[in-house]
Amino acid sequence: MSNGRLTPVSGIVLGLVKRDGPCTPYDIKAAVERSVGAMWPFPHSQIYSEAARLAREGLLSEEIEEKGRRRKIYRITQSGSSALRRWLSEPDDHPAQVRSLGILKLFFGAFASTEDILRLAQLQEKAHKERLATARGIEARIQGREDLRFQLLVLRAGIRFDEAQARLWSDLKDGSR
Amino acid sequence: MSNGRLTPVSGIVLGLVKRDGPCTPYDIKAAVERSVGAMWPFPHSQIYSEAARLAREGLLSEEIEEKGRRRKIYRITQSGSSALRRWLSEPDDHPAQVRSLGILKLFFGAFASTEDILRLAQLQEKAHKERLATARGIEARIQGREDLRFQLLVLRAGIRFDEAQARLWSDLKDGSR
DNA sequence: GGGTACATGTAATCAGTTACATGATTTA
DNA sequence: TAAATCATGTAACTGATTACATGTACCC
Repeated sequence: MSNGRLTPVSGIVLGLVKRDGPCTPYDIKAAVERSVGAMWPFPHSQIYSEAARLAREGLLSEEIEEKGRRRKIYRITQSGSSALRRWLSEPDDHPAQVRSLGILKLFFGAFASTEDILRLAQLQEKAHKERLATARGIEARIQGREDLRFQLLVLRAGIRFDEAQARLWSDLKDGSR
Repeated sequence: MSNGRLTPVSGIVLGLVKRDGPCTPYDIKAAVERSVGAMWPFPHSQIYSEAARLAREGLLSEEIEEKGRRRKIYRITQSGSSALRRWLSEPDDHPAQVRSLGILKLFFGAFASTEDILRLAQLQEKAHKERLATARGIEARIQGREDLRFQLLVLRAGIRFDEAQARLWSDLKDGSR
């Protein structure tokens, strides 16, 4: 907004442009998918509006390609960098939320049929195992890279989470026999 | 919405009214706090608008107290019950999201100062340990209750999650010495 | 009877989603 | 050159948040 506060999505966009250098919206979209997309997904349309907003506030600079498709290229500005640093330094005492429609529905499992629960468990286990597979692939690629130390930490936390989730749904299936 | 689909918050409100019987908005608010509030928080104002919406669509019935403060009392209707069942039976193949500003900022830790990270770790560890304490209290109260079997499952998943998070932040503090 | 916590709501705003639309590149 | 995929955006809508406002009950 026109005041100084950054939303989580602002932080993500700003942070990724800072990390990756000059970016088109599409580059940002791809970077989101490869990084925080699993924990904080949002539609690509928001990248366009968010980047435009950040540019309006002077946190990103916007350059338009001369030739070809005249895409917009964003760079982080001085004031963008300090806004990012300020955002990162704001303390957060709210614990993490686990947003899962699956778990929400499991909570109300008493009102659902056993078949529905089992199907849910099936799908959820599969989804978490798939995400695990890609995360482990990324882990193999980036481990040891000291410059990506924090990204690796977050990735590994996600891996442990997906393992726990996959186990939860798998146990649920076994338990109902 | 005027079409039939339920948002997560619709499902929560409908499910809790189904579970607890006739409710005022405040009762619902309290029930959310004691149940899914940790994983799917939302402001109390939304309960008023959501319940009104569900009543407009005939999924809840709305009665106004005759005496005293003329509060609204909601009950689930036949069609509310079947909408809930339908919602529960819709398959969900999207894996859970971990929405945490703390982890998000940790991801960009390379652009923050060590002190900021340590303070963040401190606050996050504390927040998760507090939530753990209340969750364990609830666990002690409801374990063994066969009618709350699913709620207990979800609660325990949450406990394991908070343990993992507390450990993550605690390790981070140790690791940086 | 005055303060404090509990309880109930409304209004305005905005972030985020959905749906649509189309241009540019690659590949078969 | 047609199809498919990659890339780029806009418009409309609405769920969700913030901020405000006030009423009621209890307790000191």
